Amino acid sequence: MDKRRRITLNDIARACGVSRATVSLVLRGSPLVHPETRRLVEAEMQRQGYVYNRAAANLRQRVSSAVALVINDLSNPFFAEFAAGVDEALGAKGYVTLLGSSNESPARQRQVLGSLMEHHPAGIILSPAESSMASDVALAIGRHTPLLVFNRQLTGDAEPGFEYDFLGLDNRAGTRAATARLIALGHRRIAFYGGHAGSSSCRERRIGYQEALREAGIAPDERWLIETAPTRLEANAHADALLALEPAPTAAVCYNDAVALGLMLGLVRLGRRPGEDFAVTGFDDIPEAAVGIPPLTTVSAAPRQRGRQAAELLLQRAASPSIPGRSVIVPVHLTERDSAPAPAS
Amino acid sequence: MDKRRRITLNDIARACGVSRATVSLVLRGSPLVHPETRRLVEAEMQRQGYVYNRAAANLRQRVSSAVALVINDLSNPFFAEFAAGVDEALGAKGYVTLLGSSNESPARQRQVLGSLMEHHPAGIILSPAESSMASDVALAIGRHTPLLVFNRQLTGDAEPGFEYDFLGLDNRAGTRAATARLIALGHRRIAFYGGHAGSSSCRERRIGYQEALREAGIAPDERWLIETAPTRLEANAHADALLALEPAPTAAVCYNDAVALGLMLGLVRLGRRPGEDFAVTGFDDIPEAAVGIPPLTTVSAAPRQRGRQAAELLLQRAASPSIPGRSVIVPVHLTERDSAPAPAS
DNA sequence: CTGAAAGCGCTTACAG
DNA sequence: CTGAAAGCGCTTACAG
Repeated sequence: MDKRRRITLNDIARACGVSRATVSLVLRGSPLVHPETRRLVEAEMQRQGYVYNRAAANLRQRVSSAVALVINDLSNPFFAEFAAGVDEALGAKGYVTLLGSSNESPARQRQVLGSLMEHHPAGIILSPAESSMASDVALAIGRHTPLLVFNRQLTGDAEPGFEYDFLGLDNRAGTRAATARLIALGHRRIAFYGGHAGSSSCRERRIGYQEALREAGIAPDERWLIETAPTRLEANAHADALLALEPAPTAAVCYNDAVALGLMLGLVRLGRRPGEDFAVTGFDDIPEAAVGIPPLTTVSAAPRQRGRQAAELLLQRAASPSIPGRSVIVPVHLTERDSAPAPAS
Repeated sequence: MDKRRRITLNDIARACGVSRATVSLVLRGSPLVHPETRRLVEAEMQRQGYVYNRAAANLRQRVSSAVALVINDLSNPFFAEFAAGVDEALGAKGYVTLLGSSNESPARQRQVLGSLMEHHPAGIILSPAESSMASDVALAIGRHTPLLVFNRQLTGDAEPGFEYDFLGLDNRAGTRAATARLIALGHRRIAFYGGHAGSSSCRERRIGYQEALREAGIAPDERWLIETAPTRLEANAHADALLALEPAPTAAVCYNDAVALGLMLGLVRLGRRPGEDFAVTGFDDIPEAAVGIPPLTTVSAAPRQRGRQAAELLLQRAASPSIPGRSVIVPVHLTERDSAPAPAS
């Protein structure tokens, strides 16, 4: 750190010939202090380049002005947008964001949570790594820090008394709408491509897909469920598994946009033309979905707005910790673009 | 906040019948304390669920364990990856990341910096909003907090005494290599597409491009310089300006990958086939460059590694503030994929 | 409207 | 090896 002593309240008080308490009142805009005194003090702070030490104030007041945000995968634009939304809303409310990224590793996530807890945040927003255990999270953050979990449910049960809010997307309705639309276009053999069946969001999205099939009188075929890690790279690599089916599907409902974009590239690599002779839908509506080639038909989840919403929910809970754990499921809607045409005659 | 009193060092000390000082020594693994006492204290901390209050410790020690990271555009994967790299490296060194995002607004940036300064970070990593003034930044953070600026130079001069480190890419060499490659493939009419001429990175990239043209005996045409905001959306919208030129260029060196991906979509919209009858190159090598359609020939900058590097540089300076402002320019290299073929005969 | 004193949860010399 | 006291930079009653 820098050697020079920092300017403190004391310096200002001494220079102005008033007490620390008076300067403190000026700082927080109290009406108690005489306008003339206020002007004097403010000028002196300006002159000396005083900068408030919020950590010291928070210590005394026993409050926190920080919220921890732990993200599983910042390189996925869906989560990057979410993070931007969280930070925006927290900043507007005077909170600062403590960032942590787990890179989808539950071990790293535990470590990151532990380190963030030492800063006694007012709350935690967690977009969990795949297959994070509720009991691990409970252990890391204890039962007194408000927690909001985003997007994926924690697996397993924590001890009773560990409560948290949940903000998720209506996964089932989303894939159901996408699948129904494909059926309406004339598709009959529709795969569900990508994601890990273990994750709550993947499970829910598969259910919506199967519901739409059954509703149309189509028997879901087990082999139409193809697992891949939820990344572009993995989705690209497994495209051949989809085309190897006999008879091959004519359409794929994908776990998310990253998977859909990867699959489309894989299809091109294998000589197919997604958007012309094969239909693909995504989930999330990340910014590049609209400007892909072809533009992606997908389920829109507005990640930046979700981030703002997550921040609101968390701060509400921090303000009244007595409310029991809530679960907010956000409606989503299908955005049609060009990647999902009718089946090639 | 929660009503219940937090467990403190005092509680542990009292429960164990030792002094606070002893518990403090246990906490920091001092060899001075008797092994038996240590075991006792540790067991008690476990039992009561004690969590260290790093803010209080930092206050007493007059140090900071936080570094502020201010990002201009988290929805650009280049910067999201950079942020992930910074957080990773800082976490490994025991620092926590204070996140702020400016959304490319200098006003918002000033506000965010001011709020982060109140947390007295050990240093600041700033990826500046477009056309941020050095004097504004100097005003917001003062002259005693180590600063590392990433990617873009600050415009204008600050008062003397305001020093900072700079980490940037070798922009000139990057676009020069891309342009030279296009020329080698047989292109003669090559545009420079996208970016704002006011930004230092755009200026440098244009220079590299013009150098390569001149070296090949091609006179750069003013009209080949087309400005757009550095986003997918804007790049897409202005594609017609490129094709309207007479005679039309056969290739475009783009300001960055976001612009290149947007331009390619715009070209498709206008009936062209990038990668077949038009050559496009990017800059950054964001993850989706490799899996675009066609895969993008681009200049690789390895943003996540740059993030780790930025964290290292900043912590070095924080450790020895006496070193004068350094400027580290990272070499980049051309990654050839399919988006830049030879000109259509 | 302003000041003197105590305290937030830690660490740091200084004794012993 | 352990304890008593002072202090980091603030805020909070309590007097006046």
